[in-house]
Amino acid sequence: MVKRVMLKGTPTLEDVARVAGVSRATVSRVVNGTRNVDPQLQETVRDAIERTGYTPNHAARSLVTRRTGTVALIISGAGGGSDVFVDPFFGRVTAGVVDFLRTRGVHPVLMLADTDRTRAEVVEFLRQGSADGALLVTTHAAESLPDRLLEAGVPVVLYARPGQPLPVSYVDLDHQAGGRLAAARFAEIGRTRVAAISGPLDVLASQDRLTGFRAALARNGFPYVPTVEGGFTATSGAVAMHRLLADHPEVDGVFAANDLMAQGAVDVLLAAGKRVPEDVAVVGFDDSAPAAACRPSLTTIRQPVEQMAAKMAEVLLTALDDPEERPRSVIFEPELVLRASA
Amino acid sequence: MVKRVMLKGTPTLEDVARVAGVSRATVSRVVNGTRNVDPQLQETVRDAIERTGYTPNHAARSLVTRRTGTVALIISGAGGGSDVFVDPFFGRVTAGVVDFLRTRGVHPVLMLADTDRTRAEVVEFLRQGSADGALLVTTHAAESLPDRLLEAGVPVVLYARPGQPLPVSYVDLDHQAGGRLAAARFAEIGRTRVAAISGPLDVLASQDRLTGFRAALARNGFPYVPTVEGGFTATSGAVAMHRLLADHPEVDGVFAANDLMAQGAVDVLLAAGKRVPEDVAVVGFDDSAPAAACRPSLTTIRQPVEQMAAKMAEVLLTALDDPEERPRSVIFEPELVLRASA
DNA sequence: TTGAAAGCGCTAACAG
DNA sequence: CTGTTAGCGCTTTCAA
Repeated sequence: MVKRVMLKGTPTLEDVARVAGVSRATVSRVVNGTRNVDPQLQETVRDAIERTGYTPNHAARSLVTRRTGTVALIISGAGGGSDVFVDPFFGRVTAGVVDFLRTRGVHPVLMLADTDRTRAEVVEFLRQGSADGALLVTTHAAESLPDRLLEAGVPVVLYARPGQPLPVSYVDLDHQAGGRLAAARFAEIGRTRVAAISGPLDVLASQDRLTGFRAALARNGFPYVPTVEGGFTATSGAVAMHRLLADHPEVDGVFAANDLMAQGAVDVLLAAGKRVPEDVAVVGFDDSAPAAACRPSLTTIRQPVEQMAAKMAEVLLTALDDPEERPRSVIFEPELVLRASA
Repeated sequence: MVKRVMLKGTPTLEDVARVAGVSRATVSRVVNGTRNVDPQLQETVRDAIERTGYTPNHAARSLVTRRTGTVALIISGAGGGSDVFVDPFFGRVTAGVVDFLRTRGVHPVLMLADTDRTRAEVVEFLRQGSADGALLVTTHAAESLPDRLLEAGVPVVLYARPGQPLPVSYVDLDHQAGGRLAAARFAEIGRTRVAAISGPLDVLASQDRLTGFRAALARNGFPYVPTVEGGFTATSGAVAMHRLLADHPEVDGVFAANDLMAQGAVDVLLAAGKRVPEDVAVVGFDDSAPAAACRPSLTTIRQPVEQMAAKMAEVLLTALDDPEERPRSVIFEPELVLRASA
């Protein structure tokens, strides 16, 4: 057991230095493992650290190093509000980011940017140096944050390419390829009257998924795909399916731009007395929890969200280490996951 | 349009003061709105701030104020790992916390504490003063963090009461009352051969739900409730249901300790040719997304997670404002939500 | 009401 | 290899 030293407030470098009989600089060196310090002295210092119960003060340290060890994880949800977390997508992004960062000693601070006011707060937060950089998960093509953050000189990496061409790093999925995979699956099982439930069309990913899907069908000789726009929620998927069923009762295949909407669509189909997949095949997108839980389970297009999120974090940390580095883009490939619905 | 002033690095108080022709102290005062400052001067200073594009440096400020404006949101997941986020529970907690904090200008930094190492890091993080306090979401009764945090003098509020009596604030649900509500529902619909799928029994909430459920049944004259322990996942619910069905084929009611397990149980029942709720009624717990999405939709016991999480944040902020305040506990009441499964 | 000055606790040249 | 010495940018007595 070590003898504890008692002092008035929380112990500082100064205190440790005094107890160890060395200078603050030396203590700082052993704490940070920089430079060479006499092994003997190191021992003394470590001992003093333990005896005083010293912990470096984060604010003081980052005042001089200009590093905080945290990054902002900004979620610029569509509808906005904190209910974005009901969408499994954001949970997966968070998981991927946290998982990568935790081993690097970096911590994410969570921010929601859904209004002009909160967006301004986010920019202010970063300008204050409260975080070293930003991970921006935004769906809307018209999002202003990438631009503003860039202008403020904040290192930033996006999930999804920006609406406007911008010299910024991002990770993304080849959404068009995803749409093509869905189309190919319908072709494979001989569906000829397919329809689509798209995501919000101000979301680039939605546009791309639909574009890829349509293009592939066109190539197969089907020029027209009845489409209803949804809002990425199960309810919106159900509503869309109703519309589709009313306007095109002969439909035998439905591509929904995410699993939640696919789930809503399946419900409506079943309720309408259709069998899935026998009468109507359904393909979802994302391969998130509801896809496997849905009955029948969903055939879907897998988006490796966690890996993409981790990559996003990795790219940011790299950029922080080397500010001169040029923007990078990393595009992931989607994958068809076969289950029961198609 | 204001004339912009150009300087070498990021503008500091000093710069603003020089441009405005006042002292740093005065600028600080108008920035923080403290003390009385001549309205005229205020104008001048504000102008200078805008012209310089000044933003207060967060590290410098918190070095002297000893406040960071962030709190740690610590998730001490059962199995551990970042896959805790697949459980809708944690997403809901996060949503509730973020939603409350955002309007108070406080930001949560997300931390996972699943190993000894990460637990130590969490303590270190707080001791460094990287955050003003901690919100700890822990399920395990044996969690050591509350104790260690308390010992380190970190303001902390728990979600769920601590395993050991501790002078610490927490919010919780009356889980036993939840178990009783489930029992009452089975009584109401005349089920006499009910079983339970409990959560992990090292989780207090699991114990309580089961205790309440059993006690209520005992009061109704049913002394024995076949029980299988699950792990809060859909798969574990399915496995448990299999066991229950094998050992007690006559079962006509199942209480699952969360919705995910209830969902797994329903799947198995349906696959076994049972009708739900006609042959076997199922009651879940939590009222999270899968409850409504499940087919048949789940009758469940609602836990107002978002509100509880918000309350937890509120209690912490109050404690931060008044360090002398004594620990508080806030207990929420569960509620029966009637859907199709029971 | 305003300014001068003393730190907050730490790192990083720069000497020695 | 170690100590001395400047600050980092801000808030806050204390005088004026």
